[in-house]
Amino acid sequence: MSPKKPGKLQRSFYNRSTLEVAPEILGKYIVYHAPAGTLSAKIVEVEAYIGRNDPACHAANGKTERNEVMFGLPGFTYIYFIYGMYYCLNFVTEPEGTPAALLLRAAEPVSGMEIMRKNSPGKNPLDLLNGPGKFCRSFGLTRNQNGYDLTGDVIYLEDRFTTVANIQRSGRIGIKNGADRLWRYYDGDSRGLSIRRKVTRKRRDKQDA
DNA sequence: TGAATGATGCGCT
DNA sequence: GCGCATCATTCAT
Repeated sequence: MSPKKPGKLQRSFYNRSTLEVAPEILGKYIVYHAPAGTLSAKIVEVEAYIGRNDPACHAANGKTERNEVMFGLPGFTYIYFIYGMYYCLNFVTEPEGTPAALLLRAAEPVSGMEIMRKNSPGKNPLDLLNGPGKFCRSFGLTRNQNGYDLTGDVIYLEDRFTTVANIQRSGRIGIKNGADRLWRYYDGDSRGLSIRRKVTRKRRDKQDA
């Protein structure tokens, strides 16, 4: 029963090892039926945060009111508030009782760009979703959408059989402990990633789009 | 082109 | 109080 029909990802997709889900979530589409209309985007960058042995994971020191959704069933949203002004969206993975999630760091806009621009004035299309804080701002996601069931009808992921040919890994961004783990996965061919340029060498690739 | 920093509020020791 | 899974702006080179 190979589910070769495009459609919403079911709980079984999320109910696996986080590092197994991470490369597969690239190229999937996130759909959000917001009050103002429907937004969608293609996922191009995620990071894994896994359990008690990961010092960078919010669940490393046990369950709290903030992180409790990570301890629950897979396939739910985990949205937290950071730096006094930004929200970050995660997808909960692994079986109930195992706290783990994938942080959505960047995506490419597909539809609903008018709404995104209203939420993030003055941004070019590729600058709307190229960062975890920017993604939530442009999508209009806040703590109000924390703990949503991704198998429901408001926020979900879709498989449209997009192939990601150039999957890359690196250390995670913006953390101190555990930065050596190569748990950031991204589409090396995307122009919508969260970090601009990292090459400290000379720019040889002068040509641009 | 890259490093440093200010904004701004919540969670946890 | 301090640190934080960020971002935009300012400053240095």
